[in-house]
Amino acid sequence: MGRPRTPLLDRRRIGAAALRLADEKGTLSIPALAKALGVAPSALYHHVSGRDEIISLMRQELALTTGGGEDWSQPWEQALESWARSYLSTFAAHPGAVPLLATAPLTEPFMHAMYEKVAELLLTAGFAESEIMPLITALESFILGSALDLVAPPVMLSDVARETAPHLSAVLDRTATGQSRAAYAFDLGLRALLTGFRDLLT
Amino acid sequence: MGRPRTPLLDRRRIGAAALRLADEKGTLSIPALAKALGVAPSALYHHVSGRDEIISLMRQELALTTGGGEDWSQPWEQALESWARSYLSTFAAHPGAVPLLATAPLTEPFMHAMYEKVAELLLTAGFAESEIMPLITALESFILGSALDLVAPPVMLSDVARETAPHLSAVLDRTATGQSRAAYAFDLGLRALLTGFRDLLT
DNA sequence: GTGCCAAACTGAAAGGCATTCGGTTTCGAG
DNA sequence: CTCGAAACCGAATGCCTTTCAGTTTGGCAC
Repeated sequence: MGRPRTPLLDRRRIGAAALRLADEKGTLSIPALAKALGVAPSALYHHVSGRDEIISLMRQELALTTGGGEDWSQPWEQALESWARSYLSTFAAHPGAVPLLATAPLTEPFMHAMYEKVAELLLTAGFAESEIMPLITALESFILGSALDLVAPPVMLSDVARETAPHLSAVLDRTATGQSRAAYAFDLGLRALLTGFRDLLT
Repeated sequence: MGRPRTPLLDRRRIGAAALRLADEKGTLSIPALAKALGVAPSALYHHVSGRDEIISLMRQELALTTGGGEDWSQPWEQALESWARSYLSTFAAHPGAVPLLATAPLTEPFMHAMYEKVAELLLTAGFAESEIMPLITALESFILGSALDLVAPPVMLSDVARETAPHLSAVLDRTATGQSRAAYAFDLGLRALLTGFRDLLT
């Protein structure tokens, strides 16, 4: 008992373990996290102020482990598209954690570098300064909503509803199920958004 | 004590009170909900199976109190746009409840009537059957993400970050603050999405 | 009208969670 | 070497969700 000879915890380890845990179990609790780290629950409070800060650390971990492989020298449409795709992939790689991460979105300082890159990209592309943040926000909202959709249970139509909703039935019969359903919706929406953005330049 | 002469609770009242409570306080707890209904916490379990079902009732209440005022005879672009706007308004009218409602999206049976209308609209407009659900899903993801953005704290740039992110700084200075910021982003994104959808028809 | 089961609520209690606090050992600066 | 601060543990607090036994009442069968 007492202080260990070498520290068992630091913020980085806490964030990584929390992300792993939430990803696997779908929820995050301090006792479970402490057990995963081989530590008493109260020990965590020497490194973070509370549960919310742990969730923030999860976002930082996400940004650290998956960010940065972008090629910003491409034409703006391709750069923006691949940014959006890798952004979604980051969420998709941690399905159980998405509900946790999505409800208190990404206003943290370490997002600044990413925003800076995108802002520069869109400025160079010729968009008006006043509409660049709205563009980024709109795209980010779409990505976040798609991430939630990705981890949501599929739409199921009961047999009785089938009779009162003929058009919906027909349409659902032509719709892919499982993971590709959400992925195709993201594809279609992303292309549509980019088409709409391009229109703003003319 | 004992059974009251006239029932104090039913599912409708529970959903309405839960929505009002979550909207005002930003969180939902069974004791608080029971107190608002003038009842002991355990009484709720005679009408619902647990907390999750209460949240489902909140969604039903939302659909009941705000749905249905759409004019589906307009041209498809206007009909779709006004559907999307009223969908977002529904969330915006209950900001405190959005995080609760958004994380387990709207796969419930009572959404079928709405989907049916939109599916019919897009079929008539000439979209391929196989891309109609993806279109609806993409639009819905954008709406849901925008609703979350609407209730999120605004992006704040610290003074130190200002020096390392010149483009972002410039862009943020030209961006509205407060509620209009999210609303304008939604406007821009919605128009862009519709432009992209229109492109699919040609 | 009477009997009786099911429905609607209360109160208490179990079990879990986030957080705080006092105690113990160890590190490291001076 | 001293001593304050750091890193952990264990216990305790107060909240939450959910369950269960107990009490009264409504309504249906007869």
